This record gives sequence, C-alpha cells and structure tokens, in this order.
Amino acid sequence: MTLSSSRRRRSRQPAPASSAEGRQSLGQVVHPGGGGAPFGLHAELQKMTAQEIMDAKALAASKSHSEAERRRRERINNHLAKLRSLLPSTTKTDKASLLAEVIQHVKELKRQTSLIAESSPVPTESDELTVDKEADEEGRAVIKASICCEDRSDLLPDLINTLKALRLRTLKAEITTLGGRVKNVLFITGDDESTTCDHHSIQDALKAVMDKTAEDSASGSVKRQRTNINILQHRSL
Amino acid sequence: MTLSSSRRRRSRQPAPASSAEGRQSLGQVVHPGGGGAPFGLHAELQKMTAQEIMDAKALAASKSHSEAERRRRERINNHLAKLRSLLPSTTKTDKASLLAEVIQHVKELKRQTSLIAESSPVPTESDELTVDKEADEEGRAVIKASICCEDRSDLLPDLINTLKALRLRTLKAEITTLGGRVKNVLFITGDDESTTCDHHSIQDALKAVMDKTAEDSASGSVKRQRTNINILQHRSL
DNA sequence: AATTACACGTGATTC
DNA sequence: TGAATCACGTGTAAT
Repeated sequence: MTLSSSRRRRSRQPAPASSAEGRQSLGQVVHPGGGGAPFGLHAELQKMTAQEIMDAKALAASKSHSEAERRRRERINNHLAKLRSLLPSTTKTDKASLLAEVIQHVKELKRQTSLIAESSPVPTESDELTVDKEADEEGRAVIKASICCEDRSDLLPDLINTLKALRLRTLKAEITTLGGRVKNVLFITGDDESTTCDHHSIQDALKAVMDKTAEDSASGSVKRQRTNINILQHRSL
Repeated sequence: MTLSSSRRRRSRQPAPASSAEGRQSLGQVVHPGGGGAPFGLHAELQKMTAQEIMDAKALAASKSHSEAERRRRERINNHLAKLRSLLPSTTKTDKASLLAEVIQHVKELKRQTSLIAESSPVPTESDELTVDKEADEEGRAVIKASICCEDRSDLLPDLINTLKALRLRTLKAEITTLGGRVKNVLFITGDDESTTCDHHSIQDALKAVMDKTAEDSASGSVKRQRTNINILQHRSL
C-alpha cells in the first residue's frame, strides 16, 4: 500500500470555502483597522466595535470549543492511565504500546476464564458449546459435549431426539442448573460402527438445539427469573 | 477548581520566540516578494529560489511530520478497534466510553480469575495471601489462610514458628507444589480461648513469612528452576 | 539531525 | 443551535 493511498478522509464535501473567510489562528487575531488609520471617528469606532464583537463572539466560541476538547482529551488520558495501572507491566510508557498490551492482557484473561469455564460444571451467563474427542478407558472413541444455555423444559427431550437422529448413544450426562441457566456435559459414542460421528455434524446439531429460544410448545410460558441464585442443583445420571 | 487553573502545559520554557519568526500554517506559505514587486530580476529570482528552497525544505519536513503523526494515530485507532471487537458490548461508539468499558472488563476478568485462583489448590505465578474466617462444623471459629509464594526449604518451619508465636493451632494443611512454587492452605484455630485471633495480626505475620526471600541460612543455595513443570506434587496432612 | 511521541487548537460532522 | 466527537496539522520536547 502506498503512502498516499493510506489517506482516507472522512466523508465530507470538497470544502465549500466556508462562508466567513477563515480567521487565522485566532489566538492573536489581526485587527485590520486597529492602527490609527485615516477614518472618521465614528466609522472607526463602529468598525472597531463590530470587529470586537466578532472577535468576542468567535473568541468565546473557540475558547469553549478548545476547552471542551481539552476535557475530552483529559478523560481519555485518565482512562489510559487507569488502564496502565491495572496492567502488570507498568514499564511501557508509549500510548500505542500500552493499548497493545491491554489487548494482549484482555485476550489472555479471556483465554483463562474460558478455559476455567469449560472444565467447570457450573453454568455461566454466556452460551457455550464445546465438542471434544476423548479416549475411553477401553480405548473406545468417546465424545464429550458441553452445552451451556438458558434452561427450558424441553431442552433435554430436544437433546435426546437430536442424538437419536444422529444414531448416537449417551454414556453419561452431568446436568447442572443455576439460576435459570443449565450446563449439560454429555459423554456420547456411536450407536454402532456405521454412524456419523464427526465433530461438525454433532456441533451443528447441538448448536441448533442450544439456539432454540424458550418460546415454543408452551406458548405463554412464564419468564423465568434470571437473577443469581445461591442454590446449585446438580444431578448426574 | 477554576477553568484556568486546570490548564497544565508541559514543562517548557516560556516560548523564547523561536529564532526564525514562526512561519504560519505552512500549508499555504505567504511569499512576501511574489507579486511582481519593483525588484531587480536576479534579485527577485534569487529571492524566489531562496524562498522556494526554504519552502521545499519546510514543506517536506512538515509533510513527513504530519504523515508520521497520521501513522501514529492510525496505530492507536487500530488498537482501539481491536479492543472494541474484543469487548462483549460493541454498542458504545464513543472513544472514551470504549476505554471505560475496557477498564470495567479488565477489572471483571481480573476479579474472576483471582476468585478462581483462591479456590484452586494449584499455586500460581504471583504471590497471594488470603485470610478468611470460616465456621467449623461444630460452630468453632476457624481461619482459612492461603499462602502462595516461591518455595523454599524453611518455609514450613517458618510458618510453624510463626503460628506457634501467635499461639495458634493448625487443624489441617494442604500443601501443593508446582515448578518451584508452593501453595499452602492452612486451617487454623486459637490454641486456647485467650489468643490473638484477629485477621490483621495473622495476615501481617504470614505476609512477613511470605515476603522472606530464599537467601538465608543456606547462603549459597542453588537457584531453583522456575520453568513450568507438568509434575504436580500434593500432600495433605 | 532525524525520528518519535504528546498536547494543543481547529474545521468538520453529527445529534 | 450548541454540545460533543473526531481527524488533522502543528509546536515542542526527548531520544
């Protein structure tokens, strides 16, 4: 990519030479009639006042503008400082590098938490679906499927029907519910030797079940409470 | 705080009116002798070329400068976009609000992981010390102390002596080591009724033990390996 | 001397 | 209309 091609301005009209001829720098405004020029007194005064009025207006506007912008910058930098304090390595003073480290840190934390969530039987707030191939103690191929989603009365029948349609047999199921959420950890295997046992078909089928919303069959079902409950119900079959 | 007092500029000299009278705006440089003024031809040409040289130099410098700044901006904004994509709620388009959400998210993730680490017997890479009051099954007050730090040969004796000095009795201890790190989870209670059992003293004493570095008694002790090992040694007594 | 990074003020744009 | 946000070019300091 060339340097010039990297220029992407905002979608804006081709600068229609803004009506008022752009005042320059506005910190030290030029007064065209300010040096005792040969004008009538009232004219000069009038011009002065008019100019001063314009100046005052423009200066006030510009002042508030720049101050607002300063406040915005201050907010952003405060947030960056807070982020820097939260990070383990305080060393990098550079702003862009700081953000890069924040990205790495967020990714790392997300990785850790998702790893924890996968190995935990307690359902989380976000939907999850993992399908892993494992080795049975007899060397038989076993698939461990973990499904975490909103609980509903016909989730288990749906799962059973889905697995039956795929000609799969569930060896063990750990079902844990918490506050209207449910996490099913299924250990499934092929019904016989000639069965569709690939990841993709299983994942897709289970995802379809997971994504089914709760409004079906029982049309006017009461909305279940979603607040955190300290009661943990766990049944293993 | 007044508005004017909020202005804090960088530590800079009071603007010594930079030697060359500051060229203005540099995008459309004013040519003082550019309008066919009554000068000699060679003088005019010389002036023109000199001016043009200056212009070319300055313009090139300014160009590279502005382009460098543009690249910097682009880097930062790319990082911000990446952060935005990592966040759960993509809604907030505002830049400052985005950073605020990043802060919240990082805090939340840190909270979750630290919570996990506390309840896990496996030592982590960072030193940790938690002292929690718990209830015994007989209603007796029990204190659960978790200490995660670099392992050393006299850590356990130190802990024992410290607890003895505080007249505390350890009911149970779970000691888990991994790759030169150790995590001790102690369940302790008062030796008798008149014992110093408050959090602060226990926390301080244990922190002193935890912060003791490994160079003592065995002066020239060999530096233990710090790489991750997949062997997990756990003994509960 | 050239590069890098930051804060600033400003024009444009959106609501 | 103001208020708020953004990208931009620039001045300035540090390396």
